[in-house]
Amino acid sequence: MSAGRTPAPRAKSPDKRRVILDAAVRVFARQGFHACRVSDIADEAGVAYGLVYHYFGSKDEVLDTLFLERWNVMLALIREVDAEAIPVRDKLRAIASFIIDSYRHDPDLMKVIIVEVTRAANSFGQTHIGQIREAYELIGGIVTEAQAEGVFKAEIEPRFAAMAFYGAIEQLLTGWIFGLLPQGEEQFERAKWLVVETVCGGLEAGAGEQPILR
Amino acid sequence: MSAGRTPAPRAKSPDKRRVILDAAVRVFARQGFHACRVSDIADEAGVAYGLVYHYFGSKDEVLDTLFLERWNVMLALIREVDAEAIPVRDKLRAIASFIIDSYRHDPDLMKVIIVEVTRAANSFGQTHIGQIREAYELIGGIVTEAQAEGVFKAEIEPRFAAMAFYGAIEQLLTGWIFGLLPQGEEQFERAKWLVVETVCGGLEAGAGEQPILR
DNA sequence: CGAGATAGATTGACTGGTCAGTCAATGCCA
DNA sequence: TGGCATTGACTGACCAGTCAATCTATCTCG
Repeated sequence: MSAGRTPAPRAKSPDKRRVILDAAVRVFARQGFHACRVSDIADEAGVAYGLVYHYFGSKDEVLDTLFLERWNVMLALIREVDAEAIPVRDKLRAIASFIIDSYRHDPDLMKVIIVEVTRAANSFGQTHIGQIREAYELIGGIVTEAQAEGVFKAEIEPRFAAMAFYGAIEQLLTGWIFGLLPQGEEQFERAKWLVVETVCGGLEAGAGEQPILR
Repeated sequence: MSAGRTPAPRAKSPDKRRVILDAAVRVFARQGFHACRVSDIADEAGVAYGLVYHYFGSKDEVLDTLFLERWNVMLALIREVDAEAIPVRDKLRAIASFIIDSYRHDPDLMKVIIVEVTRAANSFGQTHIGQIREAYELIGGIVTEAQAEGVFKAEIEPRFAAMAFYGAIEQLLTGWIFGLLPQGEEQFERAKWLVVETVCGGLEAGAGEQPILR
């Protein structure tokens, strides 16, 4: 629960707390939270075992910190996007882009967040259920709005649509994480396009191509 | 137990093995695989600790068995559906229905399969990657086929579409598992419809309503 | 029919190893 | 010199898996 100590600009070596967090990402991604030992994190970070406990109250707290750090950035992004006066498609594209870019930028961190938190119904998922729900609700809100404007079909429950949208994205990341889908700059861009296109326009070939632009 | 004498009392005992597996589903769903003890399974099943090891080589093997039992049924269903000469939408609907009905029939088992295997990139997911991939590939095949027939847009990579489709379904189950979405007969039926409608037809309101019957 | 034999089913105490978390000692900078 | 940073050996708890003993249902054969 520590509000996080203010990182005093100790002239010394780089912020050890940060070093530990970054090392933890690598270790958690490589071995999984349960399968790794706190000593693995310390070794990876090049610090003594005890230092991990100087900065964090427990092994759990390390993961909690990693998750919240990133998830809050995403929530802020979604809120920001939501507030803009742009077409729904663009909003959803922005969200999909953010998540996919997050993976592109730091696949290990996203792997950890998804595998150990977002989908861990019995451990951290339960702990952070509030934050997770928040994201779904924000997306659901975007869908609701689009329905009110007549851009999206009214008969689809927004919460369900939000889950389907988010689930599709997470599953793409999962495909990359599991090595089931090819990765690469081009693939990531295609994926952004695909997920928005599929969810918004559907897989079916229109009788005529979409007259609706954007 | 029920009847004392059974028609063909094979040297095998009543189904203690089954009793253990069913108990394990409940325990894994309630506490999670890592957080539960083998003794919890034995207690839940009402048998001695050692009996679990009489029927299974390890704690892992219990989960492996549960996963494979169910996953193979699903793979068989998908193959069967794939072989039928029906519209793609019906094929996808059949698959979505099967998965959702599986959850409706035994939510604990589906929770365990999804949370502990299908999404566990560092443990069981890796072990069963072959089986998991098989499902995605079969679905991808259905998409490819539909594209060849001109029913689905050709520009969407089938494997990506398959992941998005499957991911959407799994996320709905996740929503139920986490208690984020309302459950109930009606909800399950709506979900089946929604996921197929969304993925096939998209969220956008068509210029004209779907000529394709649902 | 029944004593003894056989084999699988069942029991639960016990062991060996693992690890998260503690803490007293030491290092380092202002 | 005071105080935070850092170290790493140590401990207490926990638990998967083992195993020798016991139980139970058949089967064998006199």
